[in-house]
Amino acid sequence: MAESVKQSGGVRERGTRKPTLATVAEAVGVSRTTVSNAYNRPDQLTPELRERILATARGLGYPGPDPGARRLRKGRAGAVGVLLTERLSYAFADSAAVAFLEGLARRCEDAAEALVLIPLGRGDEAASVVREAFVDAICAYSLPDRHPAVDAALDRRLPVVVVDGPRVTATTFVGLDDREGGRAVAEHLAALGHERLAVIVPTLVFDGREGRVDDARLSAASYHNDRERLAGLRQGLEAAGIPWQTVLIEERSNNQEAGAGAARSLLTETPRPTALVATTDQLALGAVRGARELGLDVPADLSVTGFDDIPEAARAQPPLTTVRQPLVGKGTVAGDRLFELLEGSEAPDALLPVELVVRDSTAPPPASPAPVRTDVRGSGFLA
Amino acid sequence: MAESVKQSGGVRERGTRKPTLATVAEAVGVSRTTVSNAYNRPDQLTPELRERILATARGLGYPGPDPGARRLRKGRAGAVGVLLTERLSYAFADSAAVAFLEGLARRCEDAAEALVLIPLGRGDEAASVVREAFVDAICAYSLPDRHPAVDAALDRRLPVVVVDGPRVTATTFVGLDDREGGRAVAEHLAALGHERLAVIVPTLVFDGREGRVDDARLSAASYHNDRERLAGLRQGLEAAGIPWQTVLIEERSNNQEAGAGAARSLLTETPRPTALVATTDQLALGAVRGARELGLDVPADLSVTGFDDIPEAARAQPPLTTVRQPLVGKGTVAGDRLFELLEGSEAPDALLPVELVVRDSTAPPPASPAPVRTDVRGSGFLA
DNA sequence: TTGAAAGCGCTACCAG
DNA sequence: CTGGTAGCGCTTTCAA
Repeated sequence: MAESVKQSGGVRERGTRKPTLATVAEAVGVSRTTVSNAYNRPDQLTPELRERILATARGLGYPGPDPGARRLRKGRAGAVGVLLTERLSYAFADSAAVAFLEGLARRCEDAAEALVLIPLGRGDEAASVVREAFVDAICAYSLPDRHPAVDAALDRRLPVVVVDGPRVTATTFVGLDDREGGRAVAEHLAALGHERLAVIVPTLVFDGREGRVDDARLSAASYHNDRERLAGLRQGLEAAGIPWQTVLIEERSNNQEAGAGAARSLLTETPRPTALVATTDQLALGAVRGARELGLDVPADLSVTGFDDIPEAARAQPPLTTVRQPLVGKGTVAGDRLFELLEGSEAPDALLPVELVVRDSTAPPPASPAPVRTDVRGSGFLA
Repeated sequence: MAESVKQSGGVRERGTRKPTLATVAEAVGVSRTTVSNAYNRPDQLTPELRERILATARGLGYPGPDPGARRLRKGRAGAVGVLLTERLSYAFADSAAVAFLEGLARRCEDAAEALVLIPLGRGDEAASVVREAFVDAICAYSLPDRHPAVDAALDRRLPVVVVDGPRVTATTFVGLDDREGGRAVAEHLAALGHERLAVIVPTLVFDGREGRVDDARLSAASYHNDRERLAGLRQGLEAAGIPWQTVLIEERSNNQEAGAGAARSLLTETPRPTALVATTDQLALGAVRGARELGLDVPADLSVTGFDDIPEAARAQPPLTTVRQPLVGKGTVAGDRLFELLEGSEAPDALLPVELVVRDSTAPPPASPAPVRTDVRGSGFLA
């Protein structure tokens, strides 16, 4: 082993082509098949011959069968692809996506398949990169409706598992009972006595707009699970006698700073909401900070709820009331489905359960609303 | 697009083989070359012909050139592989690894190359999976010395970038000035007046042993950066007149619970250490909790330091004094080197700077040591 | 502008 | 146990 390491750092012998199975076969004086067998079916030849072949191969600097060629021949890539957000790198900054990957990776290890992270460029690129990815199946994670990458995968006749969205026929769907989650939040807040609520949602439509959301925009939302969460929320609220029209909705990028900004905007409305429902924990965590900047105490002056139960939610101050979803579990189930599809067995859709986790960020509304500090802007946010 | 989606969900026409370039060529009545050109070199044929070819292909359900075949022909995989820990899924539970991946992913997107996560089984498997991975280059992240996967990659003559360790000739190294980091911690603590220190290190050798570490074990440590951090610490301590022999070292798995256990063990020694140096933030965060369980206040009764500056370090209570390393930056630099290697240009080693970040987990040692509660065990840890 | 020929490097099959 | 043959599906000369 040590020699080959040194070798590979050295100069490749001038003029010599990269050795292949044929090179080795010729050197040993056997056929290509036999050399192939030496690597892949040791029981098909005598140990001596095998050893002789392997030794010659080593001497020639033959690195073993070329994976590309073998895979072409076998018709299997030995890898599954995963489609994340537009910018692959964003996914790693998102706890929920990372947890999902952890689960998916677990199944890939079990199956000894590699996991290919496919970077999705914007627009047409997105489809072409999927067309060129060397994978046996595709897992699409939380993509907006009508994303061309999903169609591209389907065009290639690859088995596709869609997680969270979009819902597309001819794919296996793995998602959550988002609607139930929304409903649970509504019931919890209504039971505490809240009547004036506001909602913070992540980017609904990719047109760069942020701010207040009306019904039209809501129904044009690109993400399946956003629509579901909101629909559940509305159902629950209306069941409790709180008209949906009284609920303000603010749309922001899905990060904490944006969540804080949304809170600042919503909390200066009159009458001020007594509860902020964020449909992601990131936004909720930011909202708590935003409220604090305005001098409001959570939960005494304001209740805040999240969605997802990312690890940070439990550790936050105060610990966040949120809707737990099986983050890692979603990944393992997606992996299960992927490999079922690959084996040709049934891969039914999976709707994973959610659960309201009541922590300390929610409480009954204050008897009389606290005043809001007006001397703060977002500046000190990261301190 | 819509039709093809429906199609692919339907039954594949019985007996019909999967269409290839040749199928389409025959149907249109042109050569395979021309069909290939229709996809890859639109300028090589008339728009009309191209459109006719593409239309026929669509009609036949031809999904475009097969990536596997194209790649074999071109000799490029269009992907770089990354080797993480034994269990791929563990990596996603480790903030430092995730941040590294974020950086690496960023460069892969820029280059429009896929990122292949290669699951490393134990033992021989580790090498074989590397031998079979279809990638153009390999990035090995924080692997122990003499890991067979690195040799396997080198045997395949793939360009290799090693991050953190092991240091192997014929590879490009991207790492940190770990030694300087260790030294900085030592100086900081010595300057505060600490004299009795203990150290908590992650798994040094994979033999399942935990607990007190002697010099022999220390020098047998498998990870390059652990050795460096400790060497720097020793240097700094000795320069401050604190003999290395007085320093207790405890080895544990790299997670918070284990860190708490290490702290419980170390803090019941007599004389009790006034400062705990952990060589990872995970261990340090756990150590703080462990100390607290014993009724000790950090930093009043005990100082604790970490290493890495993962995001949680700043958010912890108290915020952790630690050595910051450019987590994401390490990933982008590794990516830069990888693509430089792929282009055949120079890819020099990179030693990234570290920086001591003093927060609130360190303070001068207490005038008189507080008593330790003896009625607690690790049970309530996760509460 | 188009096409025929020649592989990329490998493994499945079947005969010996 | 060994070897010849026949591709996997594509792209790249080079000639027409």
